[in-house]
Amino acid sequence: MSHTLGIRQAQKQKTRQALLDAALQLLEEQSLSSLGLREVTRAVGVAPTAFYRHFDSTADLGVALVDEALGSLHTVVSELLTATWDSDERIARTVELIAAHVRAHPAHVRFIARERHGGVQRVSEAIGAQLGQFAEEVAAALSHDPESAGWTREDLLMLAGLYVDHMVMTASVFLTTPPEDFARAAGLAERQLRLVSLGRRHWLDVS
Amino acid sequence: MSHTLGIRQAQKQKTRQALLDAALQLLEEQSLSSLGLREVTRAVGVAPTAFYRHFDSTADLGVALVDEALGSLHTVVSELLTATWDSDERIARTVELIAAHVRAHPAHVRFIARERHGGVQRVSEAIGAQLGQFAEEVAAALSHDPESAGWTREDLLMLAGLYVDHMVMTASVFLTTPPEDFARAAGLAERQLRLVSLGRRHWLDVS
DNA sequence: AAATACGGAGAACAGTTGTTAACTGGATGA
DNA sequence: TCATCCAGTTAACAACTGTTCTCCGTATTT
Repeated sequence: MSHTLGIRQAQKQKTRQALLDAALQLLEEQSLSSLGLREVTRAVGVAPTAFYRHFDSTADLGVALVDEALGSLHTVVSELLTATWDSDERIARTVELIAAHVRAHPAHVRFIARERHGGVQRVSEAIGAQLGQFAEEVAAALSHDPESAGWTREDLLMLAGLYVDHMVMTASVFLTTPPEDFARAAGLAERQLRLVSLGRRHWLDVS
Repeated sequence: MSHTLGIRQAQKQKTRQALLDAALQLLEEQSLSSLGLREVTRAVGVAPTAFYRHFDSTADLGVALVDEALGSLHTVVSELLTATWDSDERIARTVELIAAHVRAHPAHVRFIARERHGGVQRVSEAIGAQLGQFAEEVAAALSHDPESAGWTREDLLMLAGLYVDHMVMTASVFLTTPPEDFARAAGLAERQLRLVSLGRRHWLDVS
């Protein structure tokens, strides 16, 4: 359906991606609200005015980065949802997947963690919306699990939110953990997940 | 022990506090890494150079803000630790205390949530260190609870970390929740805490 | 082959930034 | 009372910012 796009549009997308990449790198040591458009174009080696051919503002670029970063995360979440929940091996595998994702895309993870509560409204809203959607997908997957029998939709969403928040939290912990402590951090995350799973298993117990 | 400090030091502390207050207000709509020193002095109505009499840089000011913000939070945590954990009324009271704190100091809460993973290293490190200390205090309090019999120190810290992270998370949720949805948000946080408490209660069960 | 569309360059603008140096005037301590 | 201290001021600096307008060269379309 998509014929090979002309050399013109190709070049455009190429510089656009270069701008996104440069911005992502610059954002490793600062927040989006202090990122200047000239700073980005300088890093790419392009005139400042060229920026406007692709984005209205750095906030606009930020929203594009959200899509890019959470798009790749979406892949990870989908993988996790294809399998049954709650066994210990499953938990270990989940944490391992998160760690692998952080290793593969550290800048993306840092960007999401940083701008989730950051100073640019449109961007933090975009992140919140996408994470909320993740939670809904997780809740939907959870509802197909036999262990979720008797759960209200509200409670399923509550649990899903806990899982999503824990995922982001764990990813950001991995970011600031030196490699020699990776195992310790992974073990911690696994035990936390195990505790939540225990709570889930006894959620409907009569007190 | 502290004699009434001279009118000179008094004035100094007064402007220093004015700088902190102005900065905190400006930070409601941006991140610390984009906060300019002139911006702050302008808001206070003082010459830009006066800034240097109090702080080396805006990063320095940020660290001072961390102490101020987490100092007031320390009060809240202490209150929570004076009582036994885990009963449903206790959970409700905990969430209510968090909500009250957010109502009383919204700017402080926003600052902590925003800069916890923010672009100024010294500040995010300071926040991380203080939250880690909170977790240790919580773990110490938990260890005095009969329900913690048989728990390793490592597992207690794991649980305490979960509680602290959930507290920060809940506070930041309250920040972005319109007043009419306060009850819903509170109910959600309570159910999450209840699930964690259930997991805690069954942590040592034989599987 | 000619006309158009368009990504990018260049120059200029008014306004901002952090930092320096030398200065002022009132509180402080002998 | 007089010399000292020091929080805050004034002025100036080079460097930087976002944005506008005008222009260029080439891929695209007719």
